[in-house]
Amino acid sequence: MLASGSMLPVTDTTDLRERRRLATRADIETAALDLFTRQGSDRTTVDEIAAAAGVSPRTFFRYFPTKEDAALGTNRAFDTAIATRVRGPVTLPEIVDAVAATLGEFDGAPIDRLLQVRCLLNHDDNLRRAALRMEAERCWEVHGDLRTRVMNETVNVAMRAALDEWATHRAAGEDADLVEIFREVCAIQSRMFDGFLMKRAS
Amino acid sequence: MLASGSMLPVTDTTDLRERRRLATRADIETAALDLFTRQGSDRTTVDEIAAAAGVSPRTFFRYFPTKEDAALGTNRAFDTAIATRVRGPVTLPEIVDAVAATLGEFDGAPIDRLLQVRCLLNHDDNLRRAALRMEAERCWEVHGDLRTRVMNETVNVAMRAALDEWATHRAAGEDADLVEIFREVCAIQSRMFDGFLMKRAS
DNA sequence: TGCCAACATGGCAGTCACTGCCACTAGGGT
DNA sequence: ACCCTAGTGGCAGTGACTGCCATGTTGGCA
Repeated sequence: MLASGSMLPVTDTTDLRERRRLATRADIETAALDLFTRQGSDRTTVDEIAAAAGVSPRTFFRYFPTKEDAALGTNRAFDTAIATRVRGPVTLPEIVDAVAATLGEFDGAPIDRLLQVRCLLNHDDNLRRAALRMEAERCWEVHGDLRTRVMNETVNVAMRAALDEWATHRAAGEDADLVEIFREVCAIQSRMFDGFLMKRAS
Repeated sequence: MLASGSMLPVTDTTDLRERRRLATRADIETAALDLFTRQGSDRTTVDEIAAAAGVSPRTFFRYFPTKEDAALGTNRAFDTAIATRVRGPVTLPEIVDAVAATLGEFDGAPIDRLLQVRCLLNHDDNLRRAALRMEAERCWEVHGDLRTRVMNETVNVAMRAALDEWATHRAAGEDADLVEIFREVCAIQSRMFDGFLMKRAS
């Protein structure tokens, strides 16, 4: 056979084995998402997901630490994508831009899947808990100073609320722009603090 | 024996059976807190807690839905106490006052236990996840409009950060005032939004 | 005082998430 | 043709949590 790697066109950037791994991973994710959508995550067992994906239950756990994680890949990818764009201390408008840019690079199939996941999250309590846990763990890992942490989590609240609102509207068939909604949510937060600092100066 | 109830002085406001229930509940909570502090929540089994509290494992689950919940009673009580003081739309300074008032009524043994729990939370990842879950569920139950929800969760972020900071300082032997810290955290949030609304008007 | 109903608990068996271990197979490099 | 390793499956085990039933305990009431 041909030596893979350097001379082949960069179709998928990975060697054969890795491509298989990614494929199985995707299979499991799809199966989980499908089953969760139909029966809810708490009515679905790992054995079912594994069977639907054509792997053994043991293998399932080699790809995902918990059954909930199997459905949250896209969600995690989105968070990560935003996080990598927001490094160090930044202003709120910069974050809004980062969200917009990230949304742009997710356009197409990924955005559909993200929508699907977020819709699921709005109805599936168990899954929502898991998503919250992932989010919290990410925040906890950062371990910066108080200011960094508070800013991080405050933005997270806005992002989560915006995603939920966005998913709700889209699920109802309406049109909705995530960036616009995110801006609105930030505005709500902003109004909370109107005059809060002034008061102490006077 | 005497007929309990109407003619007795209102020592504890409850009948005998309820008092026993509360006692067992307290026993379990104490046992859980103790074991978690010493070995961490993930190294502690329900059977251990139950044995330490002098009840059967089956009974344990009649009092608490998960083993983590057993240690979070005080934490929950504190949140509930604040929440009952903050009804309907309120301003941030009013919330600060509510926190101060709640802290006042927790003075003494309850505040020590709250401190113990929050210190635990800073080191025990598993327990922290559970606390986050409880918090999230409370938010999710409210189900108000977007604005209510965002405000709720934004304040929650501040409260949680303040509690962690407070616990960290107190654990290090330093003195720290929760209300003061909470105010600082709000100030951090406030500064995030400085000029955010202005920009769009100009 | 004695009986009954409701409550509180314990024990048991079962489900399910998740893990460690070992054995097997299939690719890929030499 | 040979090994070597990554990927997989199976199996047994732990531990959280639940439903069911049997037992003891308590409070009310005749």
